[in-house]
Amino acid sequence: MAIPFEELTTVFSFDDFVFRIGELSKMTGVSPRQLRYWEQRGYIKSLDRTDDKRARSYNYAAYVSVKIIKHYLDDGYTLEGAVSQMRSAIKYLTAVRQFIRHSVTSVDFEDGGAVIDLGVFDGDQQKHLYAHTRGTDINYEIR
DNA sequence: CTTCTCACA
DNA sequence: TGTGAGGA
Repeated sequence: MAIPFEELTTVFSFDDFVFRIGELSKMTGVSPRQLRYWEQRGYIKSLDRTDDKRARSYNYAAYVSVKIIKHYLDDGYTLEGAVSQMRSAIKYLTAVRQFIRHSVTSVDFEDGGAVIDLGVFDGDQQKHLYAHTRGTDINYEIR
């Protein structure tokens, strides 16, 4: 029995997570001081602060941005260079995430491996492309 | 206890 | 970018 994926796709809604500056700092290894500075420079952004909320909060997107900037920073890039790399990396990640989100329509299991339905393959919409996965190995089949 | 803004021996 | 002050 294949499991339909569409209804469970909300598990990928990482954006529902909210972090405070201290948490984001520990998660990324970037100091709160830097996070505020980067925001001031427009490199990252925190969620809107309503009247009652004086403290900054961040969503998953912000976490990803910070994580990527930090990565390139550790790699020797200048802050500006790291930000530039982050911006382009975000474009790739967005495209990949978008693809994964809509390509997987259902998942089933056969002898220790997962069989993932990647949707309609031919023009007549009669055949589907299936990915058989076992750990790192992936084999495709048109059925 | 955490976060904020501002200033800088 | 770090650090300390003085509040919230």
